Amino acid sequence: MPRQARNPNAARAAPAKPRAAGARAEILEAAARMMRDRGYSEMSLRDLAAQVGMKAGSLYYHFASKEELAVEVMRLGVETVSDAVSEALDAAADRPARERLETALRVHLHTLLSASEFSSAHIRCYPFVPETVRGRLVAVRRDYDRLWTGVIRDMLGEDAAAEDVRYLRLALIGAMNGALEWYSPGRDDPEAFLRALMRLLPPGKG
Amino acid sequence: MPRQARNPNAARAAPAKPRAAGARAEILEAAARMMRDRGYSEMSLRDLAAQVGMKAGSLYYHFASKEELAVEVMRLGVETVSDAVSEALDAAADRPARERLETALRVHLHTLLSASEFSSAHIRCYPFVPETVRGRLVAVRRDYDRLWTGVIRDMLGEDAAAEDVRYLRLALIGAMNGALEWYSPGRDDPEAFLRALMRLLPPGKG
DNA sequence: CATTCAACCTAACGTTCGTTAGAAAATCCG
DNA sequence: CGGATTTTCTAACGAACGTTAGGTTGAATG
Repeated sequence: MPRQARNPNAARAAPAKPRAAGARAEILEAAARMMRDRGYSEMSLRDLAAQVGMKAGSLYYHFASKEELAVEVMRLGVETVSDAVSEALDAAADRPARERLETALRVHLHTLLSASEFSSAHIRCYPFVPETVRGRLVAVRRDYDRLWTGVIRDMLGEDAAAEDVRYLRLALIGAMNGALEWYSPGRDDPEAFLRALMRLLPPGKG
Repeated sequence: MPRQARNPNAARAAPAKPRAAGARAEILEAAARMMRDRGYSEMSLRDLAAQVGMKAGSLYYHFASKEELAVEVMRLGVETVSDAVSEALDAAADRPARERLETALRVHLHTLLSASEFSSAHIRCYPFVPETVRGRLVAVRRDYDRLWTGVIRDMLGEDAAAEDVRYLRLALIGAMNGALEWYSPGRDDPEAFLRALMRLLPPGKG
């Protein structure tokens, strides 16, 4: 069997590490899909290497260890959804708080269900990944949480109890992330789920 | 090193399988804790056996395989929370629908967070357990879903769209199960989380 | 006391895993 | 083209895994 074709349209402007970036990105993508579908410890480096046309040992030219690879995948997952939500919130900066929250929910859900296998891999694998991996993700995760705390506090009003803001955030994020376990592209409509979710929320103060 | 002491106060009334039931229950409990804390594939049968004072091979006297053991643990998990919620709903059969839903939420949450390591193991491990294991749990899981569908339909009214009932159920269950990932016994108060959740729900029709 | 049988142990089998060292191939540069 | 550098492969290491076959123990039974 011949080797798998390399992705021909990759960034060529990097003089420092010329060609490794393409293979590295390809490995990360395959790893994200595998982590999302099978889980972290069920992802074999031999299988992963085969999916990108390599042998297991060759992965170690691009990553120091399996844990390092997982950290990179999951960090990309948080940053992807965080950037998407942040950008959408900036674009809706002058809208009412309730509408901004709906936007955040929509972007978060769409990123998890359709846009980014990194984000879904992060959500599904985080609970059972080695603690050394989780430890290196607390910072990005905290930043993302702060994003939500802001939107929700805006909607509940400045005098809302911190406990209420926190529990509403956890309830909403939990409801969204849970969709990863039941969502079926043919059967389900994310927009309908979002409407059902929005119907629960109070009118808002902004 | 001497063997670990057996649990002396176990049911003695079973003449068919005299003494294996005690050890079997002990194995199931330790397995549930291990699955909840580390995950299915991170649960080593050697470690599990050591926790109940056995060697790995001895487990095969009580269970045919690791998958069979996991099925038993998770099935107990569904049945535990299902029985608890069902019983609570029966006891509140004459209460308004919204109050009955609150009761169901409270019992479900308490079972996951405090009462049953089988239930929490089921929720945390189900996504990444082998498909042969998941297949043997669909029946009990469907029964439990029907319980929730009933309560939520009662609250939304008989003419509520099935899609709305379904998505509200999935949102609520997702929010509750997500608590397994953030709940910290000292920091968090399940009742406060429940109040924040109930504040979202409509007044109800019953 | 002899026998039976439940319950556990010992010891290993074959497989797969993450990881590594060094050789080989591919690519780039002058 | 030739040498240097980047990238991949080969081959193996040691460890851990689920599982199994057959032996050992101790208590109950007739």
